[in-house]
Amino acid sequence: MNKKIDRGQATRGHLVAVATGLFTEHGYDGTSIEAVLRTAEVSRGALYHHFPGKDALFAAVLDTVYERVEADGARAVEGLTDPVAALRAACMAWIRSTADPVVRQVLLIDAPTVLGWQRWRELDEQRTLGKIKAALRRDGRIPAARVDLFAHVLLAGMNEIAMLLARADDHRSAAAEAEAAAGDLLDRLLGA
Amino acid sequence: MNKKIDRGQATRGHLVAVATGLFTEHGYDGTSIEAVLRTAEVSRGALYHHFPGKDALFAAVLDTVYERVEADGARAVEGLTDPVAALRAACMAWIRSTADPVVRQVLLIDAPTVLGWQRWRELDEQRTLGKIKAALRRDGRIPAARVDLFAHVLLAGMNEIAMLLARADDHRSAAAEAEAAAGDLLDRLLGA
DNA sequence: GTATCAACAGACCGACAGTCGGTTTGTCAA
DNA sequence: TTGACAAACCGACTGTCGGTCTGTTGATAC
Repeated sequence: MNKKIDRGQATRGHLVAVATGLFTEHGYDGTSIEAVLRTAEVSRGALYHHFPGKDALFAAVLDTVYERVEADGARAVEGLTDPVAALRAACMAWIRSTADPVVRQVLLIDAPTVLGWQRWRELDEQRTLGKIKAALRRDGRIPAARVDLFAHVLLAGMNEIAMLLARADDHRSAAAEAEAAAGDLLDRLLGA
Repeated sequence: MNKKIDRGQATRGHLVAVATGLFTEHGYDGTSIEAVLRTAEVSRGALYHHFPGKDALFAAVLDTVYERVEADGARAVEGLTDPVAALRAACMAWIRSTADPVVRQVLLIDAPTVLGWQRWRELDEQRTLGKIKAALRRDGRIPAARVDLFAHVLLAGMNEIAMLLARADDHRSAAAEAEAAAGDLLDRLLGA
């Protein structure tokens, strides 16, 4: 049971890779299953053997994208002990990671739609929101009862900055401005 | 040319009303044109005579919803001269208006998807973002160069709070908490 | 009366996501 | 070696949906 499993995993991985490209270029709605099948040179049956539906394929793509972003974030935070310093570094890493068009299209634009706001935030809860809340709690400058709400607002604010940055004509200068603004925002929220 | 025009306007209005109900209950994707036609007892030809497509029908629905929300906001701001006081009042009105399921589904959930983030923010720009920016500029506590970005973040933050509130089990207490948090957020952003 | 045109009617079309009965192929026990 | 088994794969087919197209109707203008 090795050649079989390997082949299956290879097909699955190939589909995810191809779908990542198409989803990024044309968006979720603009990418037909047909197009994925043609590009990947895989049959309909094979795709539906590995994924129960189009949204499941998207979820698999999302997973790989999320993991990359998370890894970038983890690297940025490495060695930082102060919760606010870590939070700040993570925010900057997040803003920087939106330079990647995959992150913009898949993570920022399509994910909330395809998954629905609720599931989207649940995913964020597991991945990043939880860490933000922990940092805010450790820091203590936000009243405990308000940590949850402020964490959401902070996340939403960072996403908004990221979206604005993603639309900017001059990415370099916009990125600098975005990072400065994000820092300012954090300072103000935490009452520095 | 009066009976004819009246009849047309009546059909159009009826379609918007029916579509508003269905979009609210089942969302944009979950509402088929078929369903709208059946419920409204209007023919396909009639609908496509008044609207070039499904998204145009949605845009018409969105317009009426937006106008209601805007009217609520205008009423809340009435008589207030201090820009920050007006901003605060408008935020509270906005949070309160999400008690309406139409606002939640059509305005918060579906609109960004159907219109796309860009057009969605352009609409917001005309309707509310412009006013937020004006208020922040008049107040002056946010550096002029950063007003645009902060206005976006403020709007996104309020939307996030609204979404959280919309999902809450106990709406009454959650609303009180949400308004307190929104006030706190404003204070911190403006460095009060 | 008749020409005109907005309003409406509904058969029809192509695209698409998803299904289903079958076929191939690697694995493993006897 | 072989035969049972199951994972992997195949592709014709289906139902639904948004949108189009060729009319028909009835109020209005002349």
